[in-house]
Formats: sequence, C-alpha cells, structure tokens
Amino acid sequence: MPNSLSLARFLPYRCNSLARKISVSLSRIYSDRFGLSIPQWRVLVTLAEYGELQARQVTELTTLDKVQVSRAVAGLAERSLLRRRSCDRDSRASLLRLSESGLAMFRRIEPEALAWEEALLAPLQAGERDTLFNLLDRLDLQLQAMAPTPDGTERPESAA
Amino acid sequence: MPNSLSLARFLPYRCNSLARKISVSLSRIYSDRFGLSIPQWRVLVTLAEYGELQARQVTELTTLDKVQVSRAVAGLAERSLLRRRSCDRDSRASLLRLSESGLAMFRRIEPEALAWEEALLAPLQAGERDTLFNLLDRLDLQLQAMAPTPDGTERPESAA
DNA sequence: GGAATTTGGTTGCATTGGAAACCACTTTCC
DNA sequence: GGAAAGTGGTTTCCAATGCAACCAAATTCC
Repeated sequence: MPNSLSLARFLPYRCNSLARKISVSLSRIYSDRFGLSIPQWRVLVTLAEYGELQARQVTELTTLDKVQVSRAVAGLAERSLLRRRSCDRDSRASLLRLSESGLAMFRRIEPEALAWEEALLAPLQAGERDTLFNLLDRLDLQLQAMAPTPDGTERPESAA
Repeated sequence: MPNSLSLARFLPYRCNSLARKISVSLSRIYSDRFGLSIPQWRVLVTLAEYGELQARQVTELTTLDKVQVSRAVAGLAERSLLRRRSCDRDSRASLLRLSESGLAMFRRIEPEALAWEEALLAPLQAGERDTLFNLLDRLDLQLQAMAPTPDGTERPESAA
C-alpha cells in the first residue's frame, strides 16, 4: 500500500502555500509602494478601524505577538504615521492613534486593497464567498478547541 | 462613512492567520517531537511519495525555493535521513532518496499527521470538505491568473 | 569548436522573526 | 504598608529566511 499522505492534498500545506501566495501578491501594494511590513500594515488597518487603542488591544485584534506590535508601532511612529499618548489609568501603557498622514496613507491603500481582494474573489459567487468564510471560521474554531490548555488538562466536551 | 476594510473580514488576513495557527499546531508533531523544520518536513513527505527526485523537482512539488530545498536536504543528509546519488545524465544534479531511517521516520509521523488533519476536519461533512478544497483550488488558480508576468505584458484572457 | 547563455545547486550576507530576559509599573494578598 | 506576583511594553540575542552572488556543468548559437 502506498502511503496516503500526499502533500498536494494535505490541508496544512494547501493553506500555507495559498496564504503565502496571497501575502506575496498583496504585499506588492502596501510593501513595494508604501514601504510597510505586514505587521505595520495590520496595525495601520486596525487603528484606522478602531481609532485609539493600547498596544495590548492591537495584539489581540491582529494575531501578532507583542514584540511584533512593539516593533511595528516603533516603525510607524518613526515615520510619523502614528502618535502615542500616555495613558492616565496606567502609566506603563500608551494609547496609539494614527496621525493625519497615517490616516491619509490608509485611505490611499484601502481602496486598492479592497479592489485586489475583489479581483481574487471574482471567480466566486456570493454564496460561495459566504461558504468560504464560514468554513474558515469553523476551522479556526476547531483549531482553538484542539489547542492544548497551558496546564495540560483537557477542556470538557461542549454539550452535544 | 466608516471605512469598509475590516481586518477580521479581510481574506488575506484570515487565510494568513488560519494558516499560521495550523502550522503552529501541526509543528508540535514533526518539529517538537522529531526535530524537523517545515521545509525538511515537506521534503521528507515528497520523497516518501515520489521515491527518487532531483532537487529541482522537489522545489516544484513543495512550493519551496531552491535555497530552502538545498538547506533542508543538507539538514536531512546530516542526520542520514536521506542519501544523494550522483546523476548520470547531468553531473551538476544529484538524485535524492530517503534512507531506511528517513522512511522509518516518515512512517511514524504520517499516521499522526493524518490523524491530526482528520481531527481538524472533523466538524466538516464530506461534502463540505470537498467544497473547501475546491474553493482553495480556485483561489490558487485565480491568484496565478492575477500574477504579473515577468516581462510586464498581460497574458491573454482565457476564452470565455 | 568555442564564446555566450542558461540551469542546478550552494554559499555569504543582510534582514526578519521569535523566545526569553528585562524594566517599570500596578495589583494582590497578607 | 509592603512583599510577591502579574502585566504592558521594550530590548537582546539567536535562529530562520530571502536575496544576490557565485561555481560548475550543460546548452545554444554562430
């Protein structure tokens, strides 16, 4: 019996290579033309959407770890694309907000990014797009359920 | 009007973060326990599937570039998990094949990897799994169609 | 046959990315 | 009030990654 694990049909490989290709292609917009790294791009989008946030909240919203956020924020601040304000309630933290120029940059990139996404999804009908997002959501959820708990105990099965 | 680009609903972000989580989770098998990097793991699987290949063919089958393949092969050879044979037809190239121990390692990882995939896909019915793979294939295809040609000329539209 | 180009593969170098140590502050708990 | 533990964020150090230069052999084209 030949082995049945074929890379080409192995979901982790498929997802990874697709995600990689998507990233490379999209980065031609925000990276080549606007000089943003992926983490910087995510921070930009997130602050554009939420206004003012602490770094901690950004990490939660972007699936980036705190080191990546710290560096991305430093890079954006360097270019005056965002401003940090000290936080009253907690003097360790600071509040992050896009500057005018940061917001302006976002407004220039946004329509292009959306157009690019639209082009990618063009072959899919509306219903298929919903299905796609639904499937991704469910995989995400399942992955979370499969994740080991820090203390090694298994979480109880959700009631059927 | 609030902007309509929301990270959480942006396909590139969704794909990327899902793929990342999948990789991290799966790597607990081949990385933590068997000490393989992702490229090494892909080379292992590919050689297990195809038997003997040139490095060049491996790059095509794994979506890795030649540098990654070269280094992965060096790492596997270092641990005697694979053997290189010189190629008659082309003395620059060499033919790669898993050693007995490489194949043995693959046979130990394979069922675990498949079981892990099965656990991830558990919430999806058979039809949904097909749909998922079909959608991924179509996105891949579309991405390829969107890719700029090296010389900047656009490829002709495929006949409708 | 031999210069010029291409191809298979490796290596060096500069950059990125992650883990863990770290600093400063805040909260908990006695 | 103060030790101990936790949290927000940055920095340091090291491994992984990517690009470009490189070497050697093969192919193309006169």
